[in-house]
Amino acid sequence: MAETETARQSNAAAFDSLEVALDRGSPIPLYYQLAQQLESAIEHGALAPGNLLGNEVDIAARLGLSRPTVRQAIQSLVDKGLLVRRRGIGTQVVHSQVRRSLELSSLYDDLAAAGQNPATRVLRNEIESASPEVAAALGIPEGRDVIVLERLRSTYGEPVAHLCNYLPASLLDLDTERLEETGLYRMMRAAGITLHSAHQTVGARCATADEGILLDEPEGAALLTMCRTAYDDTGRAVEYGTHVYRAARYTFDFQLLVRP
Amino acid sequence: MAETETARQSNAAAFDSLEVALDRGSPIPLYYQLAQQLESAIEHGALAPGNLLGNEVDIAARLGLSRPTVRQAIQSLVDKGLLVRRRGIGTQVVHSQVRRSLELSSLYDDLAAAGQNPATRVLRNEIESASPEVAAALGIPEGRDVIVLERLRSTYGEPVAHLCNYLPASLLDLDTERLEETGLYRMMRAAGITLHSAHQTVGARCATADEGILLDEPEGAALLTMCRTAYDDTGRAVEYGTHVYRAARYTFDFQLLVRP
DNA sequence: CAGTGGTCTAGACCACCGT
DNA sequence: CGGTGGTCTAGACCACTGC
Repeated sequence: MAETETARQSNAAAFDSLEVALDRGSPIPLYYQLAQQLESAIEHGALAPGNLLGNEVDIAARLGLSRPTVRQAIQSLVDKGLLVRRRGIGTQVVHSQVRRSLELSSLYDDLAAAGQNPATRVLRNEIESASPEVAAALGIPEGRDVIVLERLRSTYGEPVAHLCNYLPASLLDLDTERLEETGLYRMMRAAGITLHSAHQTVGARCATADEGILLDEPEGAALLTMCRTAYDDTGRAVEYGTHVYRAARYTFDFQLLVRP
Repeated sequence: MAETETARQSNAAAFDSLEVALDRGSPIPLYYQLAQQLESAIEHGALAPGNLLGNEVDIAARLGLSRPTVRQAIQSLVDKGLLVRRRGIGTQVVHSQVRRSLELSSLYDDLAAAGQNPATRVLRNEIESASPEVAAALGIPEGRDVIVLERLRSTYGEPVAHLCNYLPASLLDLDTERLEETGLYRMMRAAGITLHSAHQTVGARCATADEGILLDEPEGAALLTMCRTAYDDTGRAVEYGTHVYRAARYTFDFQLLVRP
């Protein structure tokens, strides 16, 4: 009995002793401030896996917030997979392993994944008429001008991937120099293009002779391929790309959350 | 001016003429009923891409709901990528292409993707001591009993993938016959295990001689590999698997949503 | 300026869980 | 049974957009 008491106390204390500082003058929404502080508490271990959070009504009262606001904060962490709610039980911090790279595989993966020492060489940056394949992927008329971008990405001086991308020429100007320093998506974002969604297909095949030379692999080596179309806020296709990765130096790594 | 009027009308009419039937007696939440009917209206084309939804206050009034309830319904569709909200503008249906297989790549992919005519042959279904690799992946002590499952999945009589899975032996019993008829995840779900998240790594490599025989590919052919650990509600690892796919017959296909 | 979504409040009742 | 999250209401003010 005493043990149960202690256990429960340690659970409750975990959150009770947590100091949450809300700034009502800040333009940052209250629910977001709370969510951020909870998240960092979980990351720093102040809230340990399995800990109960205490009921929402109490939290709201303690912080001087309404219950819906507290719920909104908690819900955002549930959506991220950090918390689990159970009816009649309470809200718990999810156990250990799950929360490493919890972000869903993002469009910036290429950059982040190679983020140790990435370098890009632009092999080609021209305007061309859209081929049938490209026109279909981008949903534009055949023959329309598109930017054709061909890049070789390396880390530590060793080639990792060959990237070939197509963008409607009307969208933006691509400066080759800046492209070698930053990623394509960063430049698109800077140009006011807000990405909304993308469709990807990942497969494998053997290297052709040319690819072998470019990527420093023997002909017939296994390569990882990725084909992607990215869409705008409004649903317009804004980018189509076919990427080829050296299997020995690259893998796709991602986290899946099961929708309840 | 008249044209503007017509355009606005056609946008507004799209939703206004939509019949939404809410059943307050149903155990299904009102926001969920509304979300479902909006979603099917979008799928059936009753709500066309780019259509404005009309403001939330009006919708709430027309349906006899409160605004937060309507917001909850709309928000769930925004999260799915079907709708886009813009401050000061309104809520729009996302343009065309984006909404085909909008569900995020799920754990049931193997089954669904091969869902045309899938067959499974169980090559092995035994209990074994966990190897260091398996123990580390599942977060259990080395030597603990685990179920080792080896399966060959085919479609139309042709092999597609070789699946090797490990599960803590304490979790459930796996009947070989049922495994040949249904998927592993379905059986786990039926046993009361609720999946929460998973971590996957996708790569490529060349086939070994043994794999070539099993999968009916020449030695050295490109294969797609996938390595996955799946976690419980509580964060316990409940499954670890290494899968090998014939590159010519399988690709990973998924949709990404960019978090705002 | 008027209209939109974004945020927030202070209540309420219900369904589910453990005891 | 009491406690929990799940849902719902009827307001309110603000920030941003377009005119």
